[in-house]
Amino acid sequence: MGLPSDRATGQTVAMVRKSKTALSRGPRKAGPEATRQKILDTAEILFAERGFHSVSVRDITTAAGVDVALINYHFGSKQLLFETVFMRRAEVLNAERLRRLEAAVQRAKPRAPKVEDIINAFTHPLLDRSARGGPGWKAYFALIAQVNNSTEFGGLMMTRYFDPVVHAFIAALRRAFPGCDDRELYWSYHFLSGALTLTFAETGRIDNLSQGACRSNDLDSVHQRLVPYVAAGFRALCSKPSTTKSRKARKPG
Amino acid sequence: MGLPSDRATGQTVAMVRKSKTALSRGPRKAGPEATRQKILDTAEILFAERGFHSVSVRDITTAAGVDVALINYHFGSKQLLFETVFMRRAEVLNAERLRRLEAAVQRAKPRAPKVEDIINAFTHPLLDRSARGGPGWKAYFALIAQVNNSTEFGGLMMTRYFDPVVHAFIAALRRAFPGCDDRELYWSYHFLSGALTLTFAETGRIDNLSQGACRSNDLDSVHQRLVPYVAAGFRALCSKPSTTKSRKARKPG
DNA sequence: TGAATAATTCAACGGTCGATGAAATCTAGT
DNA sequence: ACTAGATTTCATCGACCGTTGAATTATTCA
Repeated sequence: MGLPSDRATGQTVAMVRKSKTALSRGPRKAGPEATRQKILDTAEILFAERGFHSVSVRDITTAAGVDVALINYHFGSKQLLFETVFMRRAEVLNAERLRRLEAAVQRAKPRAPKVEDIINAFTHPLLDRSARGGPGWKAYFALIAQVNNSTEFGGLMMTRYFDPVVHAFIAALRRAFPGCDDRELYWSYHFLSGALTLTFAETGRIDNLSQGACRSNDLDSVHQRLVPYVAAGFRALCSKPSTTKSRKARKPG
Repeated sequence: MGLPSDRATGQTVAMVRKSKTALSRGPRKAGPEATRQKILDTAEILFAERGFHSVSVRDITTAAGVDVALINYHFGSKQLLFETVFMRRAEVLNAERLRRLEAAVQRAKPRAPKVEDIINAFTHPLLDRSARGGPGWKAYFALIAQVNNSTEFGGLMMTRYFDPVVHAFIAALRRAFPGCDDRELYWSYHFLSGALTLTFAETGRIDNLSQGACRSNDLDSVHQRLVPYVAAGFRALCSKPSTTKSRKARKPG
């Protein structure tokens, strides 16, 4: 079930200026591509551990064992390095999520898939890699957790890279809950997103709270519970009420 | 339903060194306590907007209209200022949450309160203040959202200041789900915490996603849905199964 | 092999960071 | 009013920030 190492795409700033070498030849010795990857891997971990602003370019280059100037040479700036880290793994994730969603749809035809299956297609590609994809993937999701709960520039990248696949899932859920008001679907997704995001962070807070009964890094246990929990939440909000009951009348508090 | 302004407690570093004036006299003109509060209010907003590391002490003192040295004079350091901001509003929150929980327990006696009532006692004091407590409270919860999803030093303060009240709620939920495995309760709380936390952040991402159908800052709408959503999730995980069904057999993915 | 270009190294730029010691101002108690 | 202490101001410290131009080395291609 384990996943192999990363597959990196993306363009070097140096490549854009003039490219001829790195792409056209095989991985001979070490080369600039190795440097690029080493910087990306190191930055990914440090950004995930301490956040964008509390990691300096010298922290990264020192840990990676390369010169300070190479970040600006290969990526243009610290911020562009961050964006490269962010998008590097996004595509492969989105591809598998959509593939799994499509598979669930085909499997259930001509009916709509079960809510659990839709949610699982959405969460499994992420949680499985965080659990078994190696430290790079683990760091990446910790990064996502930080970005998702902030209003900083990273948030724009969340929408840019992940919203399309979210729309696909909302569409599938809409078919699973015919007649449901869209707002119920969106808010239900919002809660799912929050629960999933906090899981990625692996803060260890639940470990203390439960005195060891739960472990933040046991993502299989979390996933096993997240799916039915969220599915029940979706059904509570999105199931078409048989009678027109006034939802607005019930105010909490 | 609106809430009055903050009530601030906490000790000035200067007070600790030698205190005589500020505490014993009434609010004469402006005084050092006004300076302290102005710094706290400003720091709260800036930290919430941009995070701890991307806000400088000069950003804070400039925005507050005071000298740079006053942060170190009144709070000792930038980090201690942050901790003061963090704990300033924690006590009043915890007090009301426990009060509401106790009220729900008394109301339901001799039975356990409904899950919805327990969850509401947990969430309402927070969401109500974020919605109607003024910009200070709003900023505070945005700060909580950042801290809760990171492993930085702020995380320790989360456990220190909020875990006691969480334990009280877990205990109440345990009585509502007799025979339930504790791990189900803790993970269910974990999902609640994530959903609540992302709501505080008010990233506006759901606004884009839903093309305006949902608004991040409409916290009443969120709350109205959060409670039944989470209650359904709790019931899905924590309701005592009538037969001993092997939960471990069902693996997602 | 020699010329051209890519990649890396080195040194340094101007700015900003958090923090602090000393001086100045204000306030409280007598 | 005088003094002691609390508060504020001011100037500045050393350290680190992201970035860059120039020099150097490595690689590619004719």
